Parts: sequence; structure tokens; C-alpha cells
Amino acid sequence: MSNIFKPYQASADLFKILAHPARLTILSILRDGEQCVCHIEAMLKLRQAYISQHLKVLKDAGIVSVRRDGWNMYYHITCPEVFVVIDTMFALSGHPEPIPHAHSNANCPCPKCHPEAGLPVSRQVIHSSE
Amino acid sequence: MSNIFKPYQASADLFKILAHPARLTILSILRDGEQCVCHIEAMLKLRQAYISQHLKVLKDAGIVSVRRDGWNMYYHITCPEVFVVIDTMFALSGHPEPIPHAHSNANCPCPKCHPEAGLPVSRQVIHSSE
DNA sequence: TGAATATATTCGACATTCCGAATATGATTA
DNA sequence: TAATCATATTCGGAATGTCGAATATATTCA
Repeated sequence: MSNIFKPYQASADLFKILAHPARLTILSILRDGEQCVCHIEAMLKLRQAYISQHLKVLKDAGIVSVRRDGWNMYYHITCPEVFVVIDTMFALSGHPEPIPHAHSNANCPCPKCHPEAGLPVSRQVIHSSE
Repeated sequence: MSNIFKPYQASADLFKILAHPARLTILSILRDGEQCVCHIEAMLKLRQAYISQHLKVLKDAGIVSVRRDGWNMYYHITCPEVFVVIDTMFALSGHPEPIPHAHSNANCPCPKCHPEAGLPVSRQVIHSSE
């Protein structure tokens, strides 16, 4: 492509990665520590494959990495600097400060959130919150 | 779309605007003051219509505004806060500080750069720089 | 080994963006 | 008014992104 664009190509590419609300939401969930896919799934109530696709984009961009633990894949942030960009943009678009990620352990079936951690999610008892 | 994304939609939209090297380059030119389209054209050596298309995107997003002066349209930044985001991203992608925009007046035929300002560009004498 | 589980990949339809070519618009000068 | 000038818009094809459905993979348990 045009040679003039060269210095801004990398920035533009990274902006493109951030230009999707699903990915921004996923990053906000990973922000305060690693989470497995099923946790993200439970939080966002979105299809697993859909989340996996976005996680792949983030991973290919070097923003997150994965660690396997038994059945589960735990994703974590490897480039926390992106949050400086994201927070600035978030403030710019009307939000004074980042939204804290509410870990609603009660409704999340993943082994990290659930008391009976380690059991297959399908065998865990979901505690109704009332 | 999904309700969960709502808080991040505006941020994602703005990221999308910034996710193009041509637009980042144009913004860097406008950074230190308004410029007419033909100045941008001369700096980037790109087709006029192409630049106009990107300027429209930036204008629709509320990042720049236009002022007419005779034949020329002068664009200027109306949302300088975006540079906080851009600079942060630029630093993140390997550049310690923003690239200063070199106004090479000698080669730019626009009325703002040229000594015989006010004449149609086509009638101006381009001073070779040697 | 085979079934169950969490997650990943592939495929395809659809939407959007990119960008060149051609043309239109609106201001200015003769 | 007609020609000229800077800039804008429209159109269309190619490339890319989105996202659902189906399927594949790797791990663990029985």
C-alpha cells in the first residue's frame, strides 16, 4: 500500500481489533484476572463459538493469551496497555470511568466461580439467587 | 443488537473511524491547524476524491469541521481529545511520540502555503526546492 | 476404549468497507 | 453567462468483516 501510511499502519490495525463492542466487552471481563470461556459465555449469554471467534482475534493480535487447565481454557490479558487506550476512548464517548466487571458467581457455572469447582459444568448445581 | 454491548457501542464506532491509516495521517496533518483539501492532497500525493471520502467519514463522526474560503475548503479538528487516544495507541505500537507534521511549503501549491496565496493553484508557479 | 465435556475451526451467507472512475456541485473570474 | 477551479458525490467491484450452523479437537472420566 501507500508508503505514507506506514507509520500509522500498526495503530490502525490495532484500532480495528478494538472496533467491536463484543471484543471490548470480553476485554473488560478479562481485565481483573484470567477467566475461562464458559465464564465469559455465562456473563454475556452469547454463543460459545461466537465468543471463541472473538477470542481468536484478540489472541492473534497479541492482546490475550491462553492457558489450559483440564477441560477449561483460561484467557488472560498479555497487553494491559490497551486499557489505557480503551479507557481514554470510553471516557471520550461519554463514560467518566470504566465499568467494573461484576463477577456474579451465583449464576456462573464455570469452575472458577462455582463452589464445587473442578466438576464438569453440566453436573454442577446452579444455585438460584433467591 | 445485543443489549450487553450497549455501553461499548459508541467506543467501538469511534475506534472504527480511527482504524484506517489514511484517516490517521489526515488527522496528523490537521493537528496543528486547519488545512485545505489541496494541501492534504499535496502532502499525501493521493487522489483528491479519495481524500474527500475520508474527510467525509471524519466529518460525519464529528471529529473535523469545514469552513469555506473562496475556492477552498479548510478542514479543522473539532474534537482534539481524539489525539489522546491516537497518541496513546501510537506509543503502544512502537512510536515513542507523535510524528510532527512537516509543512513543506515549498512543494505545496495550496494558497495557505504558497507565497502567491489567493491565486488559483493552477496558475501558481511551483518553486523547485533546489 | 468410548462417552462426555469445553473449546476451536470451518463454511457460507450477508453486510460493510475500501477505493478507483466518472461525474456533479458550488464558488469565482472573465 | 460561460469557463475554470476546488471539492464533493455517486457508482460499482473487490476485499474484508460479521455471525450463525455445523463440525472438529483435545481432555477427562468411566
